Amino acid sequence: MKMEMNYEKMGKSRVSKEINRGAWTAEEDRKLAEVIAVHGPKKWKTVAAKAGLNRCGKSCRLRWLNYLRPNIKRGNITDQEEDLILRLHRLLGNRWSLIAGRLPGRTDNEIKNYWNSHLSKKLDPNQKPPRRAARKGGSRRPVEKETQLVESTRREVRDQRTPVTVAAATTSEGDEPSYPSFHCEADDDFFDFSNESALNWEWVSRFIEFNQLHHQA
DNA sequence: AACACTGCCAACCGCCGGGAT
DNA sequence: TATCCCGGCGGTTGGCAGTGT
Repeated sequence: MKMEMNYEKMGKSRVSKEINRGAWTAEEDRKLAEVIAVHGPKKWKTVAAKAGLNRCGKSCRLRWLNYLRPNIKRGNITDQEEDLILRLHRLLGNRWSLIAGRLPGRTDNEIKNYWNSHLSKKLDPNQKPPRRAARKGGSRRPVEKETQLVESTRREVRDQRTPVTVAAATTSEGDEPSYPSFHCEADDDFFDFSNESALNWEWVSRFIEFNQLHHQA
C-alpha cells in the first residue's frame, strides 16, 4: 500500500533559492546514503555539506530516519502492531518516538501518520480530522494532560522505587479520555526505555500483561 | 468527463533540552 | 554562569491519488 516515491511529481513543491526543500530526488538519496556509509548518521550539518546537498542537516536526518535507514519495515501495519500502538499510546500519549522504539522497523513519523489517519478515527469516529487545522506557527507542543501524568508518574517511580499510583488513560466510546488510577509494583526498569534495544520484545510482553491485568481489575 | 472531496504520506516548522564553548 | 548551536521531537501542511457525485 505504501506509495513508491515519485520523484518527478513531487519535486516541484516548496522551492527556495537558498536551500533545497520538498521531495528528495533519487540522486540526493544516493549521495546522502554514501556519505552516511562513510561518516555515520551523526553531525547532520557536516553530512549535508559532505554530500554536497543543498539541504539543511535536519532535512538529511529526517530523510535518513524515515526513508533511507536500513531495516525500515515497509508495508501495512499489522493487527499486532496496531494493537501495540493503541496500548502504548494509552500509556505514553503522543510520544511517537517512544512508541516507534517499541515497533522495530517503524518510524515515529509513520506511526504518527497512521494514528492520525486510522486510529484516532477508530477511537472517536465523531472527531474532526486534524487535517487543514487553521494554524500556522501557533502554540507548539502543548503539554497534554495525559503526557504530563505519565511523565510525572515516571518521575515518581524513579524517585521513590515504591508502589505508586500510575495514571492510565482510558477512552470510552464518545467520551473525553478519563484518567483512572491503579497501583503497581513498578520499578525503574519498567519505565526506563533508555537502555533497551528496539528489538526487546520482552518489555512489550510485560507491558501488555500489565495492561491487561489492570484493565480487568 | 469533470469536478469536489477525502485519504494518505513525505516533509517542513518551530520549540525544547542538552552539550559545547 | 551565560550563550550558542545542534539534534530530537511532535504538530502541521502541501500535494498527489483515489473515490464519489
